[in-house]
Amino acid sequence: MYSRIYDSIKNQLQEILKDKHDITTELVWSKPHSSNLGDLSFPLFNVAKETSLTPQDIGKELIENFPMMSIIDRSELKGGFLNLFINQNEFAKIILSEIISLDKYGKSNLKEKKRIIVEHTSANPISPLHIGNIRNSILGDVIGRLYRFLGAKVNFRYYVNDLGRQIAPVIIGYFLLNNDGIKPDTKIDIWIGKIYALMNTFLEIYQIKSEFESLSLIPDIESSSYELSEAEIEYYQAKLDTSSVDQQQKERMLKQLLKLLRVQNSLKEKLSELYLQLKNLLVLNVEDLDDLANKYLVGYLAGEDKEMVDKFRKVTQNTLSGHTETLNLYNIYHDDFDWESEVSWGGEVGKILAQLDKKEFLRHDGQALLLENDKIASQLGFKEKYNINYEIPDLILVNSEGIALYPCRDIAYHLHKLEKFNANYCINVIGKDQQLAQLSVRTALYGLGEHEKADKILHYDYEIVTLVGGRMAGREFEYVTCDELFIMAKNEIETILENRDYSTEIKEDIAKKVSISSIRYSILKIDSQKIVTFDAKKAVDPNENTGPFLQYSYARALNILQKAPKKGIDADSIIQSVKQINFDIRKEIEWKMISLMEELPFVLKRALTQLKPDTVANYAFSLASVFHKFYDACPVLLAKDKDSLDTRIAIVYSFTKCLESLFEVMGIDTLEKM
RNA sequence: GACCCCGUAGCUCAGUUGGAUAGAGCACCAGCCUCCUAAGUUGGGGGUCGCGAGUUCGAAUCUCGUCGGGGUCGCCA
Repeated sequence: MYSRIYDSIKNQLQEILKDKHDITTELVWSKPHSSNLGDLSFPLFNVAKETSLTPQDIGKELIENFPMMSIIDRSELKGGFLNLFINQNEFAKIILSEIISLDKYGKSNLKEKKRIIVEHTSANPISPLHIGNIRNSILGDVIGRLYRFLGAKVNFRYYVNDLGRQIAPVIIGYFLLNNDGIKPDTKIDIWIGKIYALMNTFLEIYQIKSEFESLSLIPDIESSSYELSEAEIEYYQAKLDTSSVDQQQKERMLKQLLKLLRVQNSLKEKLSELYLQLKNLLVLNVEDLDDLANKYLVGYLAGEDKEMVDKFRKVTQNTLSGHTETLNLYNIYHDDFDWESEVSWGGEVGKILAQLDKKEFLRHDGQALLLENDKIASQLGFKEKYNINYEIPDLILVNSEGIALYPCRDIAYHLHKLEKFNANYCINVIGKDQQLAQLSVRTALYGLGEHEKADKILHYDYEIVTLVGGRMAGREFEYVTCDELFIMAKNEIETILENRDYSTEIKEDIAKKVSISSIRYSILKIDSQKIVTFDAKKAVDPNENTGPFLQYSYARALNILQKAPKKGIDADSIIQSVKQINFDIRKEIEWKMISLMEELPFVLKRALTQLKPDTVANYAFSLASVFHKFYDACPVLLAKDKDSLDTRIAIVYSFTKCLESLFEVMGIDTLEKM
């Protein structure tokens, strides 16, 4: 609960206590549950304890001494609490005048803007965005929007992870199809996502078969290297049983076989035509997919083979164009894209490793290099600073083949990321499972002597989104894409719109905006630390979602203001001269509206300092909910007299201003009608 | 074994520096459009806040322990 007015009352009371008793205990106030306990309430127990007086005595003293302000009607002592009853009309005048006079209520316009980088989405650039990715995007987007609304200059960055091992097979598959004249039959990123799922499965099948081959287990069954049959599985299973392979490996291989069979069959069913085309092309053109994929990746990593670079870029750029299209549909925009490959080509990684090694922060194990997190953190004050009192595990930076892994490039990237935008802070929206990797980026920067930079980096972590059946797996084509989700939501909304008397264009606009708000809100409202189990039916049901509820409250409010002239009411001039209004609050729900609207700026500030965008969503819901109740209980245009009419018009208009601010932060579109 | 997160109504979740009688939505039951858009609203039932201690005038909230679920912890990104 937040209130500037209540805070100032608190401060006055605090002054009295300081004068009389030299008290250090901080007074706190809260809004009582029931209106007959007043509008704000101070528990006096702690103060009583420090003065060794009773709460009653302290209360009496406070009542006797504080200057009666016009904002307070009366006071009451009850059960150790000092309860104050507010002059609600006075309060309304102050707050509503303020809301109405401001361009955007709750917005900060600082002259010297903080510069903030928000890195978000950074999805696998070989498959379309799915519901798991969009949680990242929406959280990142809203955090950035919050910063911007509260006066920061925000730079949205997308880090393109284009050096993953899983990418090379996709490139191979993409160009096999392309050269064979097979064209994409869907949106490009979805097309590439299909190739990814197929190629990855073909590769894994190839690999497990090679593994059996190396054990001299070769079934006498006609088959390709890229396909598994039931008969082969039976053969492998039987042979494994009698082989000398150790138990653990047996189990692993068997498990992998069964998984691959399941995935293969499911892909065969889902992507039947493409499955066959790609498999046949592989059989014809590629003898050893594993080897070829490695050659591709090595070629791209070096960055010198122009043709190879073009191939990788073509595919990943295509995917990204699909991502961008989807993100824009969801009201999400990036300013810059950073390529992991460019970090690699920059040659920074080698220097960083050398430097860390020189300072003896790397542990060698054969060719492998491990970052000694705990050593760095203990020696350089990192643990004290971040209050870590356990042993931080090492992180592997270079594998035993001497290949630098992802975290190396992440360290190099962060070394320059802040400079690229001259940022005060950098927020990385990255899943919770990356906790150690993200922590290691900062310890590594400490190890390099870049304390200041490390301290500017914040890992904003969030929990995964799971499907009802299990995790989402891009490799298995097991996901609901954001595009699909949007269509599903839109269809639901369109059935509601059927009996509305709007033009097709307007219906289309409403359906789009409501769908997006519905999805955005449903993700936003959940605490980032909670695992979301995604249920498509619920996600798409307008009755379950609050996005439409918010937009509807806005449309209703606007409708009142628009209808006013027809009833001979000049709403505009009432609003213009809000300071002249003789406020007359008659119902508790009117007071609730006003008291809740006062909290908005504080809700936003707190959401930012705590990085909890869900609190904005939940506040918006409370406000809209109170408005709907107000709407039913308090007819505005039929108000019985001028004072009541003016009061209610001011409330309705202020409410629209509140929602406009909240919508801007949440990335939800306003609608004039629904 | 170490560390991080979660556990509140049948389901999904709020619950703010510890405050008075723990709240919504969905689902279920019963109402409200001659009145600003019923994507709304009114009422009802439904709770051992995982469990156990501790601190406190006061604990869903803080501390410790414990149970259950998820995640991370040397060769994925």
